[in-house]
Amino acid sequence: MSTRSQVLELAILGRLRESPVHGYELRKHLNVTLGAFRTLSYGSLYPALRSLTERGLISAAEPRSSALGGRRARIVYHLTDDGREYLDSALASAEPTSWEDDAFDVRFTLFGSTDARTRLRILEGRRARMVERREKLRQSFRRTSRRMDAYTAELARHGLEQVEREVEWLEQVIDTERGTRGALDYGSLPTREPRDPTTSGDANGYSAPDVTQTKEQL
Amino acid sequence: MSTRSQVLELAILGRLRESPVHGYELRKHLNVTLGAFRTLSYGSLYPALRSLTERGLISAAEPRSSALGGRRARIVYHLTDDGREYLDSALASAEPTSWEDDAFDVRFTLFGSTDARTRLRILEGRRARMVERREKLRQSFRRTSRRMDAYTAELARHGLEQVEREVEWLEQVIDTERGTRGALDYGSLPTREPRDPTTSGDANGYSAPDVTQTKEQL
DNA sequence: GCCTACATGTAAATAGTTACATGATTGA
DNA sequence: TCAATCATGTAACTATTTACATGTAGGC
Repeated sequence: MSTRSQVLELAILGRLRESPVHGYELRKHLNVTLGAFRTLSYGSLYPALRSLTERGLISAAEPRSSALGGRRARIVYHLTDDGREYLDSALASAEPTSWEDDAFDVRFTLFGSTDARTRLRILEGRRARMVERREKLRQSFRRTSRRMDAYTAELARHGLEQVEREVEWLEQVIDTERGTRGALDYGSLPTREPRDPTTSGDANGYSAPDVTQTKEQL
Repeated sequence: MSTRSQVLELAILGRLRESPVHGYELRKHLNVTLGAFRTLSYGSLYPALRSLTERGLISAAEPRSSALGGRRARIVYHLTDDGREYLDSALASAEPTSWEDDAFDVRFTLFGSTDARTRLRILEGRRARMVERREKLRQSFRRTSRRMDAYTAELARHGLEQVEREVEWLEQVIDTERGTRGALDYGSLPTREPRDPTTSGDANGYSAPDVTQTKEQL
């Protein structure tokens, strides 16, 4: 059982691996990267930070107020050695909880700090899960579609389609992982409708960024 | 705020409009049609049924046990007049809560009992919501994509694509709605007898699918 | 002068799940 | 006979959100 708060903890530790941050900014970051729309409330974030601090995985640094002017003192959190150790072992695991709905996104986001074999195992686990879901949907759709009214059927069809696309996406990512064996280039992933390259130019064509160096440490 | 339980209530009443059912089967039905994967637990369902009963919107009929053999007595719930009235007014509304994530699916499922104008307003509200989300994602993607590592960016790109497809789907449904003005034809899908387009406003013209009958065969 | 964004936290309320209690029937 | 499915329910627990409390700084 990957409780939501465990996933949140992982996300926090993962972000803290990059650099220390304070709560307010952490929240903004998490709202952008994960969830996309799931809004992380302070009522979840701050208790999580406290819990992690109590367990010695992170540590709070009250900064010398000055320098930035008179803003309310920000409490900057950073990973402790224990925290880094804990995070590394968490990132090396590839159990079913890693490809559960919520957890998967977080794990994927942290693939930059995950070794290639673990990445592949998680991706394959996720794919198996999605295929399973797809089959279940297909079956229940075939069995019941003529007893459904048109709207219910259309919604089911659309839901099925979304899952099918999820599987296709995973397949492409897995292929890329297998092909490149570490050097990541997602610019080569086919986009559904080739977008106008003049807009935001490099949006699709980044060559492997700093990920490689982080990964090399493993 | 469409609380989850309010959405659940709507789904229950909507299903009961078709025909009376008992709790166990209601759960199965809701697990198939909505959610697709969100598992509705008894701990949610039965309290909801009790609450609806207490408010007089549904009523529980303890069936004469006989006839079916010795199974544990099933409690069959059916809509009361008050319940039908309440449901009808709920189905006639098209407020923002109708196109919130969870609520939308339920409302869409019940489009068969919703008049054409309300359907369109809900669909357009939903589309606006999705477009808004898409724009937010695009912006935050463009702003931050070069500061992200490849995996985070790829996940964001994929998320954006899913939302784009959602918008496209809505657009198609809206077109179909506009074109047919009541008679629904979602293409190759097995549909019941096409509705008479002249009776606008009340579109629930299908004969009730019989769920209880199959049980009797056992 | 007011609103928004920055910034941290807590208490109370609410929502939701899991585990349990109970028990019959069917099929392997 | 053992597991699975049918069938209803509750109590305890866990999780999550909302509202509140507090205060600064900068732009309009």
